[in-house]
Amino acid sequence: MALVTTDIFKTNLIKTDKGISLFQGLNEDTFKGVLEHSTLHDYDANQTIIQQGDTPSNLYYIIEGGVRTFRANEDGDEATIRMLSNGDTCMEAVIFMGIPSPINVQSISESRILHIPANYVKNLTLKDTQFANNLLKIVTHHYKNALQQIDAMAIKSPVERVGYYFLGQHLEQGANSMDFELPFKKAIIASHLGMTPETFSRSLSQIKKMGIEIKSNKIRLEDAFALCHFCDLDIAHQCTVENKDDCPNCPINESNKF
Amino acid sequence: MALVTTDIFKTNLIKTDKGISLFQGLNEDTFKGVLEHSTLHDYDANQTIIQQGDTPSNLYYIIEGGVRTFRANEDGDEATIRMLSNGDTCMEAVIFMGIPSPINVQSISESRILHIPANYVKNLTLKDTQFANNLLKIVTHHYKNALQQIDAMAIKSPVERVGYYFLGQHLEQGANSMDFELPFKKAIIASHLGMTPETFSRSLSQIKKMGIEIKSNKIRLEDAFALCHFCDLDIAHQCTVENKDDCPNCPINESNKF
DNA sequence: CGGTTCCTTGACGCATATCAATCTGTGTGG
DNA sequence: CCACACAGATTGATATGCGTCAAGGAACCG
Repeated sequence: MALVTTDIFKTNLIKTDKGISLFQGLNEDTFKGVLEHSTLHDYDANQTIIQQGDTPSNLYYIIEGGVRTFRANEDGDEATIRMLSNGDTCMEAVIFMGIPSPINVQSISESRILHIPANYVKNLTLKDTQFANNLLKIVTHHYKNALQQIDAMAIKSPVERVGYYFLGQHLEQGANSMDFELPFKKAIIASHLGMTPETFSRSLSQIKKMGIEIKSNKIRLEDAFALCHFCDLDIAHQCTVENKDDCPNCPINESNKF
Repeated sequence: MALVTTDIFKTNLIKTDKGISLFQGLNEDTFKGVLEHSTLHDYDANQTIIQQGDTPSNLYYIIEGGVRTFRANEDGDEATIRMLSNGDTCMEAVIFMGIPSPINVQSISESRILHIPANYVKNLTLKDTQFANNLLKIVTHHYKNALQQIDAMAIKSPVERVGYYFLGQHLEQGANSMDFELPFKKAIIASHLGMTPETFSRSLSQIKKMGIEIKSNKIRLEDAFALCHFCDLDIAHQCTVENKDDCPNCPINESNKF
């Protein structure tokens, strides 16, 4: 546990949960109030932070490190829901469910995490509409991702799921670069995509044949539209590739309709 | 389209979205304001209300009828996300995503639906913390269901998914009755559970061997704990069976640990 | 009745999980 | 600097569970 100051956020506040910040638009005093009631904790890799069934007593803000949320059954099978890194938050939704945590939270690398007490968050939500609206945006964002995960597992093949994930990473890491990296271990990504590491690996071999170079966790596209075959309306909307109109597969490009 | 009065809600306000109401705790004037800005619409069965890619312009409140939300791909494959009936709402989350709708909404029977303009909802959320908190509760509730759906498809067998769904329905329709009904057509439930109607049907044959009678859409349990084998921590928490402590499988019953 | 929609049952093939072996990279200690 | 250990990733062989396709039955409604 360590002293919490606003300094910690000097860098992190810029990139928070893919553009959506818990603290966005809050006045200075409110923000300081949050920090004063929070505590900082360090975790080793592979530590359990929250177990299914635990009472959710904090909202977690990842200052630095890697964390995943997942569900497990008695047999030890696991379904990875989210993988988080710097600036992401978790348990924001669970706090408002009013039930024991339906998910596990586990560090996947050394991590420094801010614990914000759940009660403080709930009270603030009742007093501060800006904060309530920030939470609403974050939760709906997670919900959207959950919907995509559901439809991926229900109606997409493993190769399509991997391609879709790649496309998302590609856009997130800079749509105009031909290179991006896998930010997590392959086995964890595989679990997130609802397949075994073996199937993930075999899907990679397929993808390689489609103009995509894969060396360890480094991916290089041989041409700008190599992944566009995996695009859908959701992701097309967030696509920021410069010459988007030339895309042969873009679902929002009129010329590709029907 | 028809005149909207508070009369419509005299009955419905009691049962709204499984205990969580959009209008809960709102003062009379706010509630009336919502209704004054809303319009009432009637739909036949199998009409499209919203398509993937549409701009979400309303929040929908099901006065009467049945509706489903689902995602589809170009090939016509579908993943059913939610099935709604009287008192349920949809698009509450999508409105706050700030993107084209990631889901389709379709009536599955004749329905009367209240359209509440998205802009009005968004403005109200910024002015009224009670309303914002109601929305937050509803969205987190949907998110929880989405998480369960993900883990069901990732780590449960078809039979387990059906059993889990049955258990949920059993509790929802009165935990102390031995009888309950399937509130939707089997093909739709199958899609919601990520399987084909054929597999759903074969799963039913399995379930019948486990002390559960199935006649058309009527289910009868031969003993009170027949479905407990499918229980988990999530659902155990909402279990209201009288002699719960006697349950041989209850995961929150200490004697069953390990 | 006859027609339609929904559900069930059967036969079959394929895709993905499983199990097992090998390979690759990385860090550690001699 | 090499040898070794270990984790992660890949590859291969096999089996099986679910989807697919096709036919038959059941319930509902005119």
